[in-house]
Amino acid sequence: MLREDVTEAIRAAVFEELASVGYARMSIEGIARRAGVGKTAVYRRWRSKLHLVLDIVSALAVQGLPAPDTGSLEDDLRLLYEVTSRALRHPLASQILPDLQAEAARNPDMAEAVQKALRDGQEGVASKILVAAEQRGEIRAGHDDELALDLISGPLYWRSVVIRSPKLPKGYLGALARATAEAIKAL
Amino acid sequence: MLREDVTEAIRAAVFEELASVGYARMSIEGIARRAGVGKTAVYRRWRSKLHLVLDIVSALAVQGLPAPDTGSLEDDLRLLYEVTSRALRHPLASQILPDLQAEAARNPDMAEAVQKALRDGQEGVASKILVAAEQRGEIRAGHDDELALDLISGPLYWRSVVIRSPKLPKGYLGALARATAEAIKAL
DNA sequence: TCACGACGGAACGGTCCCGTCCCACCGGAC
DNA sequence: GTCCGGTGGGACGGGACCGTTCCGTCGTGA
Repeated sequence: MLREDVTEAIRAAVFEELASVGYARMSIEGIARRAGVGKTAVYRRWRSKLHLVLDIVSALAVQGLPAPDTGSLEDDLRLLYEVTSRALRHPLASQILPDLQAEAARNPDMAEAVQKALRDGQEGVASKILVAAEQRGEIRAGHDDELALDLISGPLYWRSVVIRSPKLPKGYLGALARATAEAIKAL
Repeated sequence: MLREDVTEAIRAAVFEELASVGYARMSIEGIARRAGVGKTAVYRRWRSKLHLVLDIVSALAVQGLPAPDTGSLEDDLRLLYEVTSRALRHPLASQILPDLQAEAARNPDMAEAVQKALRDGQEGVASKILVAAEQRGEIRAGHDDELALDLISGPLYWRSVVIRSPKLPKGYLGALARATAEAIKAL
């Protein structure tokens, strides 16, 4: 019964509001205003701001990304970094991510949704890359998998989101992939 | 003329408010309430919430931490990680950090203050460790220093703040230091 | 002893948002 | 052609803060 175009307009407005003012400052009124929609239309679909955002974040998690499989750990990492780096360059992502993360530090439901989204995205791909390298015998089995995941995901996130470096120097991703592959092989 | 104990009570209240509700939701009224102080006392010292928080964050940046100097890159990193890890275990830090970071994504002044605090803290120590290792000939000169800094700081931040792992398995920091040292030597 | 200034507290008008309710409208199903 | 339900819009009482202003109190330095 609910009109799908209205629903979609609301979803889009949430993304924009999230990016421009953040979760805490975001209001239902503001979302409806930006979507060109009555508050009623929003409340008819979601009970609260939290439900609304949780629903959207959870929807993001569903998209299972294909893992690269070049036959070499370093090249797999390189490809992963290029995809991730391009995603993080979007202002939408780099504004929203730390915001959701800050909210997750306070709200267990939000934390669960964000972690699930991470696991299905970045961490999932990284994990597949690791398993492939292990089967290939390129890295040792039995090491701390979580540590390896941290080594893979940490540096680029730190650089892009924490340090907030506007753009990466040429050759950065390649050098990062090489260094990370070395680190994991040394585990 | 302003009473120092009142000023200190306000500063402490800001930390607590920041940790419990976050920057965006934090209000001057709430701070004054928690500090057991009139709003007047706050406005007499700072013009706005932003000035207040910027002042406090900037004050944090001043504390120059001593860099470890064991004569080995891996051991230096290990010590750095132990200090950092202990700091991040404090709920205060791990709640406030992502929050300030999210705010920094929207406010250039906040971004500058946070980056300065980082540079004077974590990044500063890491940088000194790198220079020492370079002089020792343990790592090559002329590589991308910023990449090395990302390799050092990224993984532990990712694990502690993003993944929000409650506690690290035994031996994690040691293995991380070893792997990171390998990665940097491979640059 | 006295004056000054910072203090906590309370109130001000104003703004924004909450969640609910009611309205007139309109498009699709029957 | 007539309903019916979602729609945008607007109004609602209530609540939280804003930043300012005014109190009466209290400590301190002259």
